[in-house]
Amino acid sequence: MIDAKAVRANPDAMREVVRVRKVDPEKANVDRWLELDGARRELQSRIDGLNGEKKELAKLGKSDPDAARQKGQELRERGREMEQELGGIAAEWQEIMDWFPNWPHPDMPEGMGEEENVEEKAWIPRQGYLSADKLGRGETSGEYMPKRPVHAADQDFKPLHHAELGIKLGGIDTLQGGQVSGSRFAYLRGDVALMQYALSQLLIDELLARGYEMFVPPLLVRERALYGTSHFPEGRDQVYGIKTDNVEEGTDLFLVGSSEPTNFSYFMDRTLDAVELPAKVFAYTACFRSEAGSWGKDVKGIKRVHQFDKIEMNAVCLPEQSEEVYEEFGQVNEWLLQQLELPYRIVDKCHGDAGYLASHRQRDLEVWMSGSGEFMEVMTDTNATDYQARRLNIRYKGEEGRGFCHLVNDTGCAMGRLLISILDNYQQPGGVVKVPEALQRVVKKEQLEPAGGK
RNA sequence: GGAGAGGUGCCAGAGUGGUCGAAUGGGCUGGUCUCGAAAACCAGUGUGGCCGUACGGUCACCGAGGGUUCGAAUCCCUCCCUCUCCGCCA
Repeated sequence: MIDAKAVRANPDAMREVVRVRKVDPEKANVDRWLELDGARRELQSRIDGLNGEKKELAKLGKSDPDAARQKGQELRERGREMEQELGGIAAEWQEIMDWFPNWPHPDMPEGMGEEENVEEKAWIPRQGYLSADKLGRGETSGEYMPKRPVHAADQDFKPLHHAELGIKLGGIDTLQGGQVSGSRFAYLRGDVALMQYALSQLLIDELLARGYEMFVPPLLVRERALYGTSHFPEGRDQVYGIKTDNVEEGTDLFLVGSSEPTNFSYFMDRTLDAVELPAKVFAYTACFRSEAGSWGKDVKGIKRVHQFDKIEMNAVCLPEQSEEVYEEFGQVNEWLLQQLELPYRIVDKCHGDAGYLASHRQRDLEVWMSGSGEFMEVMTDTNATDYQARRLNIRYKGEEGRGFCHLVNDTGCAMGRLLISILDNYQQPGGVVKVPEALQRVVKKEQLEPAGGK
């Protein structure tokens, strides 16, 4: 949610943001909102005046109740009518506000879609960063990325899709997952499952060393939490709702698609002491997504599934800290990918592709799948400034003043997709997969081999 | 799931129909006193909306939402949450 005063002061700016962020102008209807806003304020001040009269009358009533009675009844009736009218106006006013996107960062690239995202960096194991002239819009860096699996000693073989590798290794079973839970569910087994454990340990150790606090949050949340981070209303179709016939009535619960809503909601309706900020936390949780609207897309393997594990990094900070935290999260992302020696690029998302309404600035980290020759998004770093904090009512108070906190979120490690990245980039002839050095300590193997022999 | 007790300001805690945005105590801030500190004393100390350049004014808020009433923190209804005992359970 943005500050109503700011829209009132500059409606043209909001019209422009709605346009470039490609928000449905019927939903984020600035003109209608301005009408409602005027009506709302006018009506509110009339109600305030009437309440003042009622107050005076109430004082009179204690000495002479009879005299106050008739006038009072009349005022009450008028007040009720006005309040009812206000209720309707305020509801629509809020409904439109809910679709106003956050103000974009002045440097957010202009553009209507992913082909206009701007490449910030690209990194290749043993080579380092690509020079700036090899970066650009869209997928400019792609042609400079490795054409064969980067960690294969012998490159003369036909690389396999991660789904096939997973089957050969006996480590990914989507068939039985489908039998048990339906399509887009999978079992991870044995060393592949162990590799996920190794991934989580690698990052958790790093985050703890950096002073982040670990959370184990609730995964079933009320609507407020998802509304608060702006996953509702816009992403409502991505979320599993739980029928709660067996529990308290009136408590519809939703499975989180990320621990971002539940982590940030820990701070809702609180005023935090400025000296304690930034508060940087992380959680390793399951995430649930309906993937409505992407039927038929990425159906092979575990790239797009209904349930996956993820370490999420979240920070609650002061307004002047959010850009710095946004950079720091990006550094953690790069640290992990470099530890794993995976080729990747970072893209600065443009207006038309900057994710949900809360985004003020957003970057994706995409691993280069050297086996299959494509980029795959594995992490998203987002500075939501005070947009979510307003909805969740997270404030700070310090000597400098008070206000709404800024919230920054980033994928620490999306387990499934990192596993895919590893399988793809570390594959060898015959379906053998080398274990990244950084994971060998936990996996206790140098390579994984197809089940049933070498 | 059964039975009971509660939710008031930063904290503790009063308030069961009017004069209550709310006693009192603690905390915090400023002042007096002191070489300094403590103690003591004095004053101040919530959030949000609207109006105003400002001093300020005004309205709302005592878990949430409805209702009764001229008037609600106080009465009624629904919901949420917390606590105690019993049951069940990883």
